[in-house]
Amino acid sequence: MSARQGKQSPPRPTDAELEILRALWRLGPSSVRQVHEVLTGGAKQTAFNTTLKLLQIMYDKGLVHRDDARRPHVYRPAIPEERMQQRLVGDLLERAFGGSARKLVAALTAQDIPQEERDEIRRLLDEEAGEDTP
Amino acid sequence: MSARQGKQSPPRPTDAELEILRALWRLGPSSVRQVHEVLTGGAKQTAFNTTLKLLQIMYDKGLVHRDDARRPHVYRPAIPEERMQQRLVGDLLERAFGGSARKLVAALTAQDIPQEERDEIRRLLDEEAGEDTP
DNA sequence: TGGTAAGAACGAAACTCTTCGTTTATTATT
DNA sequence: AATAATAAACGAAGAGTTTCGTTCTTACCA
Repeated sequence: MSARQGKQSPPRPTDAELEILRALWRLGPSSVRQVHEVLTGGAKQTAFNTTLKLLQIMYDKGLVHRDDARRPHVYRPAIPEERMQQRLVGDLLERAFGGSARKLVAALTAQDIPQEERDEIRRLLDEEAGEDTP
Repeated sequence: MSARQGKQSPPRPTDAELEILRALWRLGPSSVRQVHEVLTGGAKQTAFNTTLKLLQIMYDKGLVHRDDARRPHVYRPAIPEERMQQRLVGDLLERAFGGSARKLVAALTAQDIPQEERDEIRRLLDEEAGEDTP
């Protein structure tokens, strides 16, 4: 039997778990095999059982939901991608930047980001600012 | 004897390690005791030996440097705060956002950030954009 | 319906992380 | 110099992560 997963706030996913979540967000509800195929499509080279075990652990943690009525069990993310991304950013914001969003953006702009995307981001922030002051 | 630490690129610090690094960036070169005092000043309640062990491991990993000529050994961060922050953001950018800085900013603006800081960030980006096109 | 193939569960190995007790070494004090 | 105090090293326990081989279950089909 598996441990409980009654948490309404699943924990931060590990690196391997996040990779699986990303596959699930992209694919939608999927079997272990489908997820595994996608993962091994990249550089990863792991056994089917590894993906299965990870998903079982993630289920225990509440990171994914599972439909075990269907025969190849169908897994799906417990929370949408955007919400998890917000959680991860908020987490890093506290852990590494002491809550300073300004410093985080400074660290972000130091990355190699195409000019077009930089413009998009500026536009995005300007629009958001405009909404607040009608 | 300790393991090698000949890496010119230390690995991503764990949560506990990052907390220690933050103390070191703030304090500058410090003894284990100084770091420990700062850590236990907060909610953390750990033994001196725990901090010592962490720092020894971080030394092995190349996350900190050490002056063991001085008697209470003096530790200091191996790389400056800003550079580590850039690394961590770049890492999250890839792992959670597939490299999309736009989505990362979207996730960031969903956080609870004071209006004043939002303005600062917008200004910061606008200035940066101005520099690129003189 | 009995055999086979696919999937799920189990268990464990190897590793990392965090913790701290115990032991050894070094410095300071009488 | 002897003793006390402080620091460093050692080692190990307990939890968590990632890996996969082995076994059990279920569905399919000839």
